[in-house]
Amino acid sequence: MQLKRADVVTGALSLLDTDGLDGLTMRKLGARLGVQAGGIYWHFKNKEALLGAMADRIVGEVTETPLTPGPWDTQLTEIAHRLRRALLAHRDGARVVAGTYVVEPNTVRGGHQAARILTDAGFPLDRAGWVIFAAMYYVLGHTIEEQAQRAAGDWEQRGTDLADTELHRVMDGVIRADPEERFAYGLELFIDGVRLRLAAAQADR
Amino acid sequence: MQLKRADVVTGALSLLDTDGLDGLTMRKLGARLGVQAGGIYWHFKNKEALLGAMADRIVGEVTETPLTPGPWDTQLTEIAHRLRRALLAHRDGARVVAGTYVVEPNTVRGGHQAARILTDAGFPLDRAGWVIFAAMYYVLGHTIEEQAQRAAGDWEQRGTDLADTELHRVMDGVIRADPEERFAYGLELFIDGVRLRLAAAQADR
DNA sequence: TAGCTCACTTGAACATCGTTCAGCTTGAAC
DNA sequence: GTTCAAGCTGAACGATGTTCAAGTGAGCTA
Repeated sequence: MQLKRADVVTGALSLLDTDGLDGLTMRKLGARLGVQAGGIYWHFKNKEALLGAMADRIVGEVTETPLTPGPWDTQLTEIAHRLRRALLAHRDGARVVAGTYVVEPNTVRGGHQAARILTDAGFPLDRAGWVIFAAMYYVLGHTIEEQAQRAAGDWEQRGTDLADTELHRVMDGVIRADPEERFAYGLELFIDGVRLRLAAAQADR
Repeated sequence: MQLKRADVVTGALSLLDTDGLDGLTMRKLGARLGVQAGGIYWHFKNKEALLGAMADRIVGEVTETPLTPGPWDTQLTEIAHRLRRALLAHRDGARVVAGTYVVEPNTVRGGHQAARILTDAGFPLDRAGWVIFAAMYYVLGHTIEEQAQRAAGDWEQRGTDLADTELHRVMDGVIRADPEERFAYGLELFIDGVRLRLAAAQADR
């Protein structure tokens, strides 16, 4: 049984989960697939292309199951949470997706679907795209850092010399908070802003 | 004249500007500094530590000149714009900073300064940190993509098969827009959300 | 069944990368 | 003028992404 393009992506994601993005080498991937490293290049032009396909697979999870009908704000919130979960589903998933960004089919499709929710709610078409991309930046940034819990350890060992200062309390409040709650909070800030603009736009006509 | 730690950072940033993050190798940096590659390891434990120092230097630009006094929202907006400009000031600057994230002294200092603006305005301390980090994610995400104009080219060559569709108009509106205007728009959405929360918090007492 | 074709894989090589380290140099302190 | 450590050399090591001529083997055709 020979390898198919999709099999390579599946194997790469499995290797990503066990070894992380830095441990994802062509030789190790080849070994997992029962193939020499060079053989992968028949399926993908280079590693970047493979990472792009992996990113697309990860993001594809978001648009897989249809959204439950409802008002635009809960739908948008749901999409954002789905994206976060999809990124968290694989080790270093956020970094993989952020490294390639846009243009992969599933990213474009998801972005379009999200933009449509806004335009259906009466949001102007051109600004809808801006909103969606801005939200995507937030989700990616938040999840990248969420997956680099390394920061927490770094902070611990520095916290000693300024314990009980205001700075220390602020940083602690960020690092020790429940990531999901923190994520939801920032997202709501954003959506509140959108709601304001939407109300203003509807008042204009 | 021997090298100082700061000289290495300066040389590395200069090499970053000409060759980009992928072209930033220890050997090339050594050549620019008139030193063998191995010599750099006397000043920095490894490349990651050097990148951390570079990130700190880049971010340091933000807190260099004091903020003009004024209401919290214009001050926060100013900080965000300063951060974006600081990241844009060096090629791949956003990627460098995003790769190390937090904990560098200047990042912590800047984050604290920004949080202070919020608490002075009456925002609760613990949520202030959340807001600042959320905003930072947005700025970093936006600027990373801004510096990867590659996306624009990729989109061009794919746009042909779906010209004049709604999807195409949305993506075009994002990619062809003035980056600064788009950045300011997303930032305002966010700050509007903060304003709402602040008003609610003040109504509570 | 024999042969052919082409999708797929091998195996070895190449350039380049980050990193290490024993030893050399050099500037300043005594 | 000696000492000594900070700063650097030069060569090596292992690992990485990538290339490519040569091999392999299913599955179609005659």
